[in-house]
Amino acid sequence: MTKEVVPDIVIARLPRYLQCLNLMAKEGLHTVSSGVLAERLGTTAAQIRKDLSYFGGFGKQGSGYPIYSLIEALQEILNLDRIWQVAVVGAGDLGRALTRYQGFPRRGIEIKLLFDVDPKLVGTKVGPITIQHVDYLEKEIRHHDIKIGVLAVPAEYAQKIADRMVKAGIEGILNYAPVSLILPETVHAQHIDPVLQLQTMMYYLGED
Amino acid sequence: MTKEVVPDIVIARLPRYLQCLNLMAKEGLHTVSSGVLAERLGTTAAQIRKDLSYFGGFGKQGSGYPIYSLIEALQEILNLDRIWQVAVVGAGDLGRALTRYQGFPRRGIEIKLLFDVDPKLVGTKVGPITIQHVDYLEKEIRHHDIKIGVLAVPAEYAQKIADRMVKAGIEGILNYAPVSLILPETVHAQHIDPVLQLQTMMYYLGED
DNA sequence: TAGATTGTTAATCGATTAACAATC
DNA sequence: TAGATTGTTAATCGATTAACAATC
Repeated sequence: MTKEVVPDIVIARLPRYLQCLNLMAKEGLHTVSSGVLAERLGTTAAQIRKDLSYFGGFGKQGSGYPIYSLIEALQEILNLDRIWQVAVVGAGDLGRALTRYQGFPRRGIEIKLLFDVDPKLVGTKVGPITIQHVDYLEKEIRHHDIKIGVLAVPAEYAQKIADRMVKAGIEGILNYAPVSLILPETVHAQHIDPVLQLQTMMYYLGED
Repeated sequence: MTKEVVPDIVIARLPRYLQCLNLMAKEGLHTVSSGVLAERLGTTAAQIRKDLSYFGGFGKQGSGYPIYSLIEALQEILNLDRIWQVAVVGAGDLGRALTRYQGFPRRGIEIKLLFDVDPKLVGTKVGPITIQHVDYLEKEIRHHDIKIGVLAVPAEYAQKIADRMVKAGIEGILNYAPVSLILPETVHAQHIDPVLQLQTMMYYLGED
């Protein structure tokens, strides 16, 4: 029983499919074909059918995919059928904006811990969360058994904090700091850097 | 004279090379081999050499790449040898955090305009920028000849604002709203959605 | 039934990797 | 010179697309 491996790039597309399907459900649709879904997502019907087929046959010939049950299937595949708790390190503008971001609780993500080094910030609240000193990072992450960390610290501290997160049991890191982290292969990392994305665009906007 | 097309994915990697090279320059290094650079970036030497070779031969056999001149070359390739002005729409937590973000001016990105619909916000300042009413979006973008827009509005308004940006002459959009935008092929878009990135991770973290 | 659309296979396309002659 | 490392070509690998039988 050799389980076929699903390419990373396929996994990365599933949340987008899910997002679009949720929107369509909200619009009152019940069924969608791969062609219509593809158009809304700016991709191709063949790709959507191929991607979904890694996990099973969710559609019906002639009519397409039932939106509700496909949403449920994708949520289960992505392990979204539960609440994930997250620890944020860095309570500057960005860390605070993330902690307040409504899109997280709405989609099953709960920011449970928020850390900073600045004694002026420690003890103050961001929404319902009290900022704790970063010295307690390991203890608190272990105590709450948190698996996902968000790095919102300056570049020069990012690697150190990431190392500490990993030692504390973190298995996934969302990195907002403008540096490439060196991490064990067992840890899953995602990098968000608006500057890198803008610089990519600037290449194409050059002909002015 | 058929100019070879450089794959998008190569372009997307160049800013990361540049970021790493800048860090190395700061550390006092003068020269770096593709192998060392690859290790720092978590990629392979062959890929770095191949990527750079699309644009010319920047290295020297035996010693590697001179860091300074490679930085300069990459900056020129990516059109970073000038200041890019940007308009941000949406002055909520996120829009304000982006407007204050130090990483932008440091790397040649100047947030010039900031818009919102909320009359309580219009007229107030975020750093040196005064929030303007979104009604003036077209007029101001045209007046300053701005080519890059950042979307930091709720999902339901994102497509409409994007359409207005495009009509006003915007050619690149950095989209923080959790929706897939439908845009003309001439417009370059980048999507930042932390929820989608976290959901991708959750697939791999599932075995708990 | 006839039309539509899936799931899947095979063909194509493109990107990554390996290997090595050239050369600093 | 000998060792190191580039730039490039060819081989490999993987992902996308096209096509179509199956079937709702």
